[in-house]
Amino acid sequence: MTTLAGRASSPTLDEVAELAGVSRATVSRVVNGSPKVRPEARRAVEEAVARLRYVPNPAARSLVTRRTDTIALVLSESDTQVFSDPFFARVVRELSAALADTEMNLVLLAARGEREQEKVARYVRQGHVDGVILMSLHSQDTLPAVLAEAQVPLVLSGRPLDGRTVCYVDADNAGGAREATEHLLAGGRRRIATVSGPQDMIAGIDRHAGYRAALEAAGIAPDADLVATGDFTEAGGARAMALLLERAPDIDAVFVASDPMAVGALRTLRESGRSVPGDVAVVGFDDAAVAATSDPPLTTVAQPLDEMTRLMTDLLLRQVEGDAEVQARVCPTRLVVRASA
Amino acid sequence: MTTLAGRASSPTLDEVAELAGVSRATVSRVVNGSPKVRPEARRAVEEAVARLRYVPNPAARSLVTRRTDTIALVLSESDTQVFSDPFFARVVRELSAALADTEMNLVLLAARGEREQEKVARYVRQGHVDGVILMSLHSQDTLPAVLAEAQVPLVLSGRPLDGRTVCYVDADNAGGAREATEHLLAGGRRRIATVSGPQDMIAGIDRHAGYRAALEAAGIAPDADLVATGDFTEAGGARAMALLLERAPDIDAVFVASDPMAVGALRTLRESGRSVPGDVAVVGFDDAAVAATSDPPLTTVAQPLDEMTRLMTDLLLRQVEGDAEVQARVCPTRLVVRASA
DNA sequence: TTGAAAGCGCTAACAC
DNA sequence: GTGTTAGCGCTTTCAA
Repeated sequence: MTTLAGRASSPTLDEVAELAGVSRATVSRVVNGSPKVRPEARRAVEEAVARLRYVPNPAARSLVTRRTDTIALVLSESDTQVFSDPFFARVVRELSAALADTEMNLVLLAARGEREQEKVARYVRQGHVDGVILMSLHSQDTLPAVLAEAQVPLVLSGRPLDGRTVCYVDADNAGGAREATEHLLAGGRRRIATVSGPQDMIAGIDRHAGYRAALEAAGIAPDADLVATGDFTEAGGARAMALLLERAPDIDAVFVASDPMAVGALRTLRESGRSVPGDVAVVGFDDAAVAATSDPPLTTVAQPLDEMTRLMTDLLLRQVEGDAEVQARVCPTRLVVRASA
Repeated sequence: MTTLAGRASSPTLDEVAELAGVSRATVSRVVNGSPKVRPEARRAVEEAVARLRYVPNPAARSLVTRRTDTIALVLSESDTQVFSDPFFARVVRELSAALADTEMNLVLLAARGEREQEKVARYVRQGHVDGVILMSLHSQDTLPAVLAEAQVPLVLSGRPLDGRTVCYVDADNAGGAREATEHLLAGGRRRIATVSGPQDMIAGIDRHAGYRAALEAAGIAPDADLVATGDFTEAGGARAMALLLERAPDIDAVFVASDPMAVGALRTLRESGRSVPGDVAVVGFDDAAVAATSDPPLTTVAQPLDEMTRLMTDLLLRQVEGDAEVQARVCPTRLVVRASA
């Protein structure tokens, strides 16, 4: 009588309960995996659920539980085409993997430009998700502050540029870059150029700092001719490398500050017919595209991206569970030397 | 008394109502922009909302409205690294833009592999979103069928491979490819090679069909040596082009079936030192990376991606509004010749 | 134009 | 182990 034929009005707990001959509460227990249900009752409920194709209504559920079982990965950028960066593809993959056998769902929110960032902020503040992993790319981004102030469980991917005390996970980019550069120095090189990353992104800044620190420790004065900056993309790396070859023909070795830039830089090197006596050293997330390149000898220092994403989800879920202690902890991660030419 | 100090328990409609000295219903009307509210009352409510930093609880709201004001873009892939394809970046951008001044939110759901696809299917079936735009990439994908059967408002990006009668939006890939090839034929070319796309993806299939149709219409017999298949990536395009140059040194002109492949193919061409007498013609989404290339002469045939995404959102929102008529409509879109060398 | 009241579908005490 | 009951915060008739 009450069924609107045709309409896809999905069945409720009560209907399942009636069909199974038990109460709403028992159905709820079965659906939520409570152990305190008699096997027979459980079976009856399960059968009714299957027959009715019952699916719990998440709105009703989260109205009372105050949870959504969903976290968001927010990609906040001002305008650039960062979405097609292979690094993000990897992060998404690793995050999905980390949540695979959890009840947690992952949604991606793209926030490019001010309007979209506001929309995303509203979405999050409304409580659509239990927590946020935020990749904020440039220093001018306001989303980290907005979300932090909104008291949403939050983990930043990458150290915040403004020293804010929020939870974050980052690789030891400076240490890794230094390590890579030291490797080149150990090979006897002195004219070590660098394809650096953008200096308004923390990874770019830190990696460049590591490069400089290694040189300084070796008593080598910085030389502006040996520094070219790319935007972390393949094309940017190619352009930067071309610039370096033109400006400083006596380059000894090269330190490149990201995988895609390395792909571009190595290609420029090959195409130019030139070569450098030493290796090319790369710090990045260990993209297959770089690992596949073997033409010029290559040293890579890789972020443990799987560990990092696992750490991020751990920290976020702990906050979601109400563990406020974790709120202000910082969680650096060491880089790992992967291969050496 | 009832306020848990410390806890960020957000204010409710009742609290706003009390502070504003009106009833819950009036607050609701103001929040939802109903015109039937006296200006004074409205002002009082707005002030209270601001003071309390009130944000409506979406769970409570959608429990009664049966809407979530959110749609999902689902990226369904078996395993490949499609997430870093610049094409998706563009689609996401255009979709966000299309929804920018709507109340609708957009979330991205990554479904790679069977387990994630099931998780996404459950998420959608539970009613977390009002509708889905689905990019299903390969023919084996089961998600289109699952979601279609779940009665969720659905628009497919790209014609379904199995002729299912679901709503979709696609470009006229066959027509565009044919047009591009005919352009090469009109230039007097007869040995026209092709860097084709994967033959388990509808865009790959259709574009290849268009190429073949053009040749056939010109009375040219197909030659397997002139066909190399890539995976729609830059690297794949480069490899395919190398293969073509090796197998058929007498190539006249080349038709490439996607932008990233064109970037790769053109690079291979340049690096090889070889050139083809005619142009390279590309059909794709008009990536800036291709448009920027001017070394070998280039003809591009582009999908109107902004129109297509707008059409997708229109069709989806119409379904969400309950316009069932649209359910089975198919919505082809013509390709547009952009430039000619 | 406004308020009172009924529920949306679910979970979680609490009593049995 | 199971059922009863009381809300979660909101929208929406229906009267006033």
